[in-house]
Amino acid sequence: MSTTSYAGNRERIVGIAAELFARNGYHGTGVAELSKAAGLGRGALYHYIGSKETLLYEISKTQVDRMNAHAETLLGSGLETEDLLRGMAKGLLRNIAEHRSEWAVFFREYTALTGENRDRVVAARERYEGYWRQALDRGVADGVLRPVPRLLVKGILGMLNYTYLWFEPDGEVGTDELADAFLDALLDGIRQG
Amino acid sequence: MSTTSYAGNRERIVGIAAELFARNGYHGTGVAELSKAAGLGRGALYHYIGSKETLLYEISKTQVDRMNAHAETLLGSGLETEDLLRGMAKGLLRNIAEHRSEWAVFFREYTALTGENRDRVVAARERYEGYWRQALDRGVADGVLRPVPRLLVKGILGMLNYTYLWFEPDGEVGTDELADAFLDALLDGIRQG
DNA sequence: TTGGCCGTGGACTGATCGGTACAAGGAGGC
DNA sequence: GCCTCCTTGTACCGATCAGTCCACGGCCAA
Repeated sequence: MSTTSYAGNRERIVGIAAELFARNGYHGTGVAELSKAAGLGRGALYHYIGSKETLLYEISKTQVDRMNAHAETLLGSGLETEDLLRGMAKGLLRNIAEHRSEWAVFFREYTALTGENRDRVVAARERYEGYWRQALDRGVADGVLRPVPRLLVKGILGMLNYTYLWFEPDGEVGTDELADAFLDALLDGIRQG
Repeated sequence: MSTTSYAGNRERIVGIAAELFARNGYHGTGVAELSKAAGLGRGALYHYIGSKETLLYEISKTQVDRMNAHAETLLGSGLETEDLLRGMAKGLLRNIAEHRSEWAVFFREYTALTGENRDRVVAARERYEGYWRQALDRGVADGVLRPVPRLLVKGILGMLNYTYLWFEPDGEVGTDELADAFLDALLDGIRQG
């Protein structure tokens, strides 16, 4: 069966690792714990993973790569500014909600990466920020947005990223709804009248 | 001299621990590393700290307590809504900028706390969120703000908290300026016209 | 000078760390 | 039946983990 194929097992292990790293931290999770959760001996586990750090790298990189691809698609699709911003926000929140453990690991534990692994994840993260900056710049150029301080990009991303900590996937507010609520506030403000 | 008093040494060690925990993670920092950085043997180190977790607890709790005290003062001072919000934001950003390591530890590593230590830190964090909710509710009651989804509080805090990751204390933008820029966007929106 | 005590370093504990080596198990092709 | 190769568990590596214990040193009071 496919779930016991090499690739399938690998994927399964990455998922388990994401949950454990999210719960107990990267350094706080031992390979023994990992292999037990995967139902494998330590030797068998290492048959699938190159190293513990590889797991961390893959967990982090996969998600941010996905968001970069999503942002590229939207930026290339000729959407009008407001729809572009709302679309990017929805894509991010949806992904975070679907992969909360992975994002928790990404945000909390990327500093545990070393050398090239770390560089690549940081670079990918910066690329994503650049896409948001592009979207805002385009809105300013179009006259849809007023000129806005560059650092606001960080604020917006903070607002969105932080959801990994508290969003409840089965709560009464869905990701699209939440993204719209955030963008309503951001576009038109919360001041009365 | 006072810097070599028991209390002084203790404080010094907490500060060093904050830096190391911020850089290498709580579980990623050994007591050996800690004692070396403090210029003490392991025995001497334990003369000052109860345990490694105590350090983590103190680093985290101190800062959030300080912010709670600050928020309580402002909420009790009869400030008008806009000034209240701007004041709370400035207080938070100032504190984050001044204690970046501590806040990094607080945000990333609080999950490493156990038992009561964790409960207390989580409770303090929730209390702080409650103060922001109060401030917004007051603004809505006054008619200064339009009714706003409850979850926006999380968004605002995300925007502000996230600064621990990127704010440059010696950069060209100061904390007050940044807080105002965030609140400008939040109060009046970034849409043109 | 003596006595007490705080501060200190380092040896030591048992457990766990990430990772490797290797031989046995098991299924499929011939 | 035999051979091969993927998968597996276990034993083992040196290093490090958090924390304890204790004896020595230096300082101060009497």
